[in-house]
Formats: sequence, C-alpha cells, structure tokens
Amino acid sequence: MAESAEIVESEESCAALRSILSRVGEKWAPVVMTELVTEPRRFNELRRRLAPITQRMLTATLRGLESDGLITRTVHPTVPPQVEYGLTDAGRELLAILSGVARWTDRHLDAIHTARQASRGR
Amino acid sequence: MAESAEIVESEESCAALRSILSRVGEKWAPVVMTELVTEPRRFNELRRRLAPITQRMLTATLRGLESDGLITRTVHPTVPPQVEYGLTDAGRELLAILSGVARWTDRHLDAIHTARQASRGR
DNA sequence: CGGCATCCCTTATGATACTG
DNA sequence: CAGTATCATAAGGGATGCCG
Repeated sequence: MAESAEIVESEESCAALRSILSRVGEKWAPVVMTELVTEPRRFNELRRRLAPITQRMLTATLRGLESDGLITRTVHPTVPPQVEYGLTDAGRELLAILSGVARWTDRHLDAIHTARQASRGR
Repeated sequence: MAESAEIVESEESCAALRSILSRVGEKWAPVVMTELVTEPRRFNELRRRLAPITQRMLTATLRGLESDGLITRTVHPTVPPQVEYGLTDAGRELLAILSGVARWTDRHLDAIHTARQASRGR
C-alpha cells in the first residue's frame, strides 16, 4: 500500500482491470464509446458513422460494452423498433481516462514509431 | 478541437491509440509492466514472479511492449547470458495512466458485476 | 539462462445472407 | 430498423520439447 506505483490492490481488482483493459482494447470499442459521448445514438446511426464496421461487430461491441456497464441499451417499443445506445456515467468517466491515454499516445507518437522500426529491423 | 470530449485528433493518432489500448489489453501486459516499475528484472525472475505465465507468453509480451517503446531489453554479453528488462520513461507514464483505470475499476466494481449479472440473465 | 519451434484450442474479426 | 445465423480467417494463448 505504501508503494505509490502499485496498480493492483486485490485479486478481484486485478481480474476486473484486465477485463476492462481488454474490453476497451477491442477494435471498435473506443470509437463506439466516443460516438456516444455527445448524445445517445441508434444502431444504424452508429453503423453509418462508424463505417466500414460490420453489423456483426457493432452488435458484438455494443453487447460487450453494455455487459460491463459502460453503455445503456434502451428499446422503444415502436414499429419499426427503435433502440438507443448511450454512455453511462461510469462509461463517461472511463472515456475521460482513455482520453488521457490518447494524449499520452500523441505525445509519444515518434517514440512508438521509432521502437516499431527498430523491432522490424530484427 | 473545440469539442472537449473529443478523444482523437487525427487518423494516425486514432490508429496509434487503438494499437496501444489493444497492447495493454493483452493478458499479461499490465502485470509485466507493473513488475518492472520498481526496478529492472531478468527473464526468469519475471517468469517466477508472474507464474503461471508460460515462457512463450512472457517472451511474446516482452517483445510486444518493447516494440511499442514501453520497455527496454538489455543484453549483457556474459556467460550464461543475462538479459534485463526495464520500463522506459514513456512506459512509466503510461503505467501511471493505467493506474487511473485501476482506480476507476475499483470504484465501479459493483456496477461492473451488476451489469454482467444482468447480461448473463438474457 | 533465455529463449525458439511446434502443435493445438479458443477467441476476435470479417463477409454474407436471412429475419421479426 | 435492428438485429441473428452461418461460414471462414486470423490472431491470442497454452503445453511441450529442443537449443546456443
């Protein structure tokens, strides 16, 4: 506990952290969350905005994010059906943290490219 | 740019962000980085501390982190060979951000579990 | 000591077609 | 509109054995 660099406090935290990191590490998860940051959106609206995502992957990504409590899925019982997806407060908080990763990435773009060049050289 | 919630600034940033998120989303990447936070460590030292990780996955994880410039690999030309792995400054910064994700995870453990229960029920 | 090569299973992603 | 079903490929991950 005295170790400031300590990331994980318990077994459960560690497992949860890993699952969340792999969740947001999924190919479409970050952009889907970003699409929902200003307002809730409907399935085909997301599909259009995130083209060339496939229906299958959009569904899978949404289900995954929902199962971790990062987004909500609201079905309006109309004809035709209308489904809205929106960020939860938790999801919004996490997205803010991810924007920190984005800033880190921008700061280190050069270092990342350099490291990749070097590793390709071997 | 005026949009404070905007995560990504360019195509390149977006691709880099995705690759970094999927990198740290790999099964062993976060714990490997955590092991290196206090001091550099050698291959079998990591292997012991991270048991039951396999040699294959430890190698793959280290290579991946190295190729993104998050850790360094230093070979001391001794007999037997001695290889030390250490965090780069960039890696250390990223780890600090990830600890923010860890704190988020701890704050939302209940919400995560609740959401998962609900999604299992369907 | 610090790997790499091989086999094998699971999961992620994509393409396409069909449906309540 | 908002999906599901099916098929196919690739990448992640584990077990085991060999090597400079």
